[in-house]
Amino acid sequence: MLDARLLRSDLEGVAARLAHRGFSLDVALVGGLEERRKALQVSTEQLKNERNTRSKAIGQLMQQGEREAAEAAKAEVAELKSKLEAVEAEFDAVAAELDAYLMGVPNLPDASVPRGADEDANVELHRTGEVPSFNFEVRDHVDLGTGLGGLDFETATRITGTRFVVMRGALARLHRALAQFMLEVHTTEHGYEEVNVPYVVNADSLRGTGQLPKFAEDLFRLDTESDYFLAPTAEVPVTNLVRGELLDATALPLRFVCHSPCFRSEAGSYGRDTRGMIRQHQFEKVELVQIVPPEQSFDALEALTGHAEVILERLGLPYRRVVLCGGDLGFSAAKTYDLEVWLPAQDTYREISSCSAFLDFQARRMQARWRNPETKKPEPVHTLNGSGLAIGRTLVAVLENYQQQDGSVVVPEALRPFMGGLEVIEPA
RNA sequence: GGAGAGGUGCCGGAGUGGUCGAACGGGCCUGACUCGAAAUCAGGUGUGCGCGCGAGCGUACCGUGGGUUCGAAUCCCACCCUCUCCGCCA
Repeated sequence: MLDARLLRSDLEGVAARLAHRGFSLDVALVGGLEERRKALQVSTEQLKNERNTRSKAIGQLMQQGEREAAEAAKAEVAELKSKLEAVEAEFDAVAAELDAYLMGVPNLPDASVPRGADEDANVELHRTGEVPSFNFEVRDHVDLGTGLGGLDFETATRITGTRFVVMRGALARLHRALAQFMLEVHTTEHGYEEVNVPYVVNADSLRGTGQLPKFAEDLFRLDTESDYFLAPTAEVPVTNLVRGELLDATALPLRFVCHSPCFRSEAGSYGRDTRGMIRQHQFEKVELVQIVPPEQSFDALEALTGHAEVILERLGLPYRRVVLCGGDLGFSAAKTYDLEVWLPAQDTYREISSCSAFLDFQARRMQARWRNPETKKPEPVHTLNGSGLAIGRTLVAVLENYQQQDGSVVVPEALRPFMGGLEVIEPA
C-alpha cells in the first residue's frame, strides 16, 4: 500500500514513478475519488460531532428530569441521524472503492532500478564461479536423477498430478542436506533466527505481503468456505509475524530464516518448464526475512543478497546477480536482485533466488510499526526477503554441475557433513 | 465434535444504557526531595483516520462484524479466539 499522503500531495509524481514499472495509475479516478472522500469524510465527522454533542445534552436533560425537552431533542436528533446515515453510506462506498483500487496498486520502484519493460532489460551486476566444461554430453537433472534412481516424476503424477515429484534414497537425502546446510549457515554465521511457522495462511496475511487481492489465481485455496490458503512462500507467514505489532526500536532488526514447503498453482505458466523440477506446484525453500528500521533498508538488501550468495559459493555453483528492471519487478518490491545459477543442460543461468526490499509497502498493509526513537512516533517498519535458496532448484544445479561421465554425481564438499560423509552418488 | 466460562489500555482489574478513552492498583516517563539511590510526593503516559502551516480540533477504537437506541464497553445477533471438562487423536 502506498502512502496515502504521498498519493494526495503528488499524484502525478507517483503516476510517473509507477509508469517505470509499466503500471498506469488511473490519475483521474484516484483524484476524483480522493476529492469526494475528503468532502464526505469531513461532513460525516461533522454530523457525528453534532449527534454526539446533542445526545449528551439529552442525557443531561433526562437527569434533570426535563422529560418533555428531552423528547423534543430526541426527535430532532433522529432527523439528524437519517441525514448522517445517508452521507456515511456514501462515504463508505467511496472509501471502499478507493481502498480497493489502491490495494491493487504496486510499490514504487526505487530510483536505482533500471528502466525496462521485461526481463530482457534486467542488468547483470556480476558473475561468480567457474562455468564447468564437460568433455562428454551433459545430461539434464531429469536424466541424471532418474539414472540415480532418485527422481520419479511418473509416480508423483499418479499420486497427485503433473508438476510434482517423488525423491528417493540419496537424492531425498541430498535434498534434506541442502536444507540443513542452508539453515546452518544462516543461523550460525549470518545471525538469523530459525522459525517454524504455519504453511496454511489466512487472507489477511496474504493481503499483508501483497499476494492478495490481485494474485489469487496463483494460490491454492483450501476450500471456498474458509479464507485459508497454502502458503506460496514462507515470506507470507514469516513477514506476518509482525503484522499489527508496534515494535520497540531495540527489537530491530529482526532476521528470520525459515525452511518451508511452498505451494503455487502455476496458473498461466502452462507449457513453461514442464520438464523436471524447475517449476513445481510444491517445492521447498529456505527463506530469509528481515524487519528493519527504514534507514537500514538498502544496506539490508545488500547484506541479505550476500547471505544467499554465500550458499551458492560454498556449494561451488556458478551464478550471476542481476538487478530487475522496473517492468520485471514483483508487485510489492521496490528493488529486487535475482540470483541465477548456471544450469549446464540448459546452457544458461536460471533464477534460484530473488531478494527484495519492500520498504514500507508491506508494513503499511500489515500495520507493522516501530517506535522511531527520534520522532517518538509509530512509523511503518521496512521489510525484506529473499530465497536463501530454493532447494529444488539448488538440487537441480548440484546434479547438473557435479555430474560425471558415468552418470554419477559428486557431492559438494559443503554438503558431505550432512550426508554422512558421502562423496559420490552412484547410479542405481 | 459436545458442555461450560471468558475476551477491557503495557500488565492486573473495575465498569451491565448517558459527561467512559474508560475507576483503582502496578509498571513506565518527567519533576520535587537526596551527595547519589531507595522510599515518599506531584504531574504525565494509547492507537488509527481526518481537518489544520501550527498550537490544536474532530472522529473511530473496550475480540471481529452486523443490529437496536437520541446515545452502546454496557442490550441483541453472527463469527473468531482463549481457558476448563468430556470425546477423539500425532
